[in-house]
Formats: sequence, structure tokens, C-alpha cells
Amino acid sequence: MGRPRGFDEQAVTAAAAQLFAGRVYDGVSVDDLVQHLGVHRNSLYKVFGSKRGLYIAALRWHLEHRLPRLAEQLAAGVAATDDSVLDLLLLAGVERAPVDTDVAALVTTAWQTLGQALHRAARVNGTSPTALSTLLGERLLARAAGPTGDPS
Amino acid sequence: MGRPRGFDEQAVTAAAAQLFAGRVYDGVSVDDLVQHLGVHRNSLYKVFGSKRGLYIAALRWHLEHRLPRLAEQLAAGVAATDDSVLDLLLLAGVERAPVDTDVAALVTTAWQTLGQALHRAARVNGTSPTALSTLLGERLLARAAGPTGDPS
DNA sequence: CTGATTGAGGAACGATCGTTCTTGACTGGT
DNA sequence: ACCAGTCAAGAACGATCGTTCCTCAATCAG
Repeated sequence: MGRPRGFDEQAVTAAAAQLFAGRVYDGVSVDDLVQHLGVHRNSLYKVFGSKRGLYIAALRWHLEHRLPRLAEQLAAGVAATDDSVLDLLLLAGVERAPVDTDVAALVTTAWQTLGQALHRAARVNGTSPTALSTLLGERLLARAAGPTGDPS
Repeated sequence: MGRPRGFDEQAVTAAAAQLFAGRVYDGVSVDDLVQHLGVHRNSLYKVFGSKRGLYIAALRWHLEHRLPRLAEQLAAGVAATDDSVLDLLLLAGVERAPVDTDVAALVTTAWQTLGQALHRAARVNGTSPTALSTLLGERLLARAAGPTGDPS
């Protein structure tokens, strides 16, 4: 019955997460999403309901698929300097969590995951645990360094 | 010659800074500014040129009038937990600096001021200096805790 | 093949954005 | 008193926002 779906929902949420990690929520328009995701407006609204629905789906996907790997690396003592996994969480925590309860809840769970990973790393290394705030602050400073020709 | 100005430019920039500290740049509309600042559209555009001009003026005012006091407190070892001076810098660094070179430059000077204050505090206390990233990260976590009925 | 159902494509909606224009009231210098 | 110049007030602009609607092509069950 009916025409089959022409895109992968997982791939779409992943691409959306990447977009939302680069710019502010309001800075990512639905037109941007349609263009970069290769999915039509109708399909997005059919599947995710709204721009916010897609955002939350992307954030949830990020927490489920990208965050665990980062947590493992942190727990193993890897200095994840080049990792951009934190960017989406950074933006979500700064700009969305204060005005969106659901985002705040998701972000809180991410903090817990990362905090536990940092404690595990400290237990292994025998050093005092790196604070989650320090980890986030370092990424913040890296982002704030200035405009970098980001892929649009 | 002409009608005298009916508002205080300093007070306006201060109020604008407070608004921009609470929400994202795109989340503060010109209507919001007009309403909360008690200044008419025309006057804002006459004096500041654009919304961005007002933003940068507010940020500059913040760096000049609010930041030094925070730096002093930090250097004196005061735990400035309740201070909201960092909020504007936090937002500026996360969302504006990556897309606005002028903002990035201003924010960078703020980081330097704060970093030096933290080093002075460490020299006084005889402890290792608190990282700037930790300071910012702590404020980030406080903001990300969730929606709080902020004064609109 | 036929009919029903769904996605793709794109135009169109009202709302709101930042900005500008028009009009009239007020003030200071001559 | 008068005129030049500034401010106040609000309507209006084009652009863009998120969202919805309408039409057609593509697909599967019978």
C-alpha cells in the first residue's frame, strides 16, 4: 500500500544533529534542513511533526548513538580534543534547555553520563576526576575562538 | 538645536545587555528591546544603527562596566556563584562569536581578563589556578538545569 | 489492469522578523 | 516669533520564518 519511503530516518536524524550542532536552533531554518537532509518538507512534518520534533529526535539520537562512544573514550583516558560530539550538547544546554523542559531533561541525562565517565577515568588513572564543567568549558572556549568557515 | 534626547544611552545599553544575557540573540526581537528599553525604534536605529550595533554596544558596555567588578571578586577569592555577569559572555561566546568576528574579539578580551583574575586569585591563595573553562562550564551547567520563569 | 494509499514536489499561508518611511510635536538659536 | 532640526509615534515594507495545502507520480493489494 502506497509508495515506499525514500529516505532513512536514522540518517536524517543524524544529519539534522550535525546541523544543529553547528548553529543555534533559530539559525537553522526548515529550508536548511530540507536542503541538507535531502528530504521534502512534507516528509519531515509527517515523520517528526514539527521543527522542534525533529530537533528533539536528533538530540535523542545523538545521546543514544554518539554520546556512548565519547563516554567510553573519556573513561579510557583519551583526550578527545577533536571530537565535536559536545557541540550539540553545548548548544542545547545553553540555548534550548533554559526554554524547553524536554531538552533540559535530555541534557541532564547527558551530563550524568559524561560525569560518570570522567569519574571512571579518574579511578583508572588514579588522578582526581576532571570536572564536567571543565570539559564543557574547554569546548566552549574552542568554539568562541571566532568564526571558522563552517560547511553550510 | 532640536529636541533634546529623552533617554540615557548608558541606561539603554545596560538594559539591553541584561536582555541579551537572558535569551539568545535571535530570541530577543527589536520589539522586545523597544518595549523593555522604553526607547522608540527610531531612536535605537538612530543611535546604534542596527540590532547588531546595539548588541555590540551592550556587550562592550558589559565588558567595561560589569566585567571589572567580577574580575576583582574572582581575584579576591570570592565565590561568585550568584553572579549573572557571565551569562552574556556565555551566550556571546557560544552563539555569536562563531559567526561574528567583532563579537569574537570582544569575548576573547573578556577571557583574558577573567583568566588573569583567576591567576591572581591562585597566587594569593597559594592554590593552583581555577581554569577559566571550569568557571564558564559551571555557569553553563547552572543555566542548563532547565527552564526557570525568567522575567520577560 | 484498477483502485487505494502514500510520498514527492512546490506553491501558498499567516506571523513575525529587522528595517525604513511618514507624520506631527517639541525645542533651541537668531 | 520664526525656522531649522531633532525626537516621538506608529504605520508600512520586503524578507523570511514555521507550517499547511494542493496536485501529481509512484507503489502495492486485489
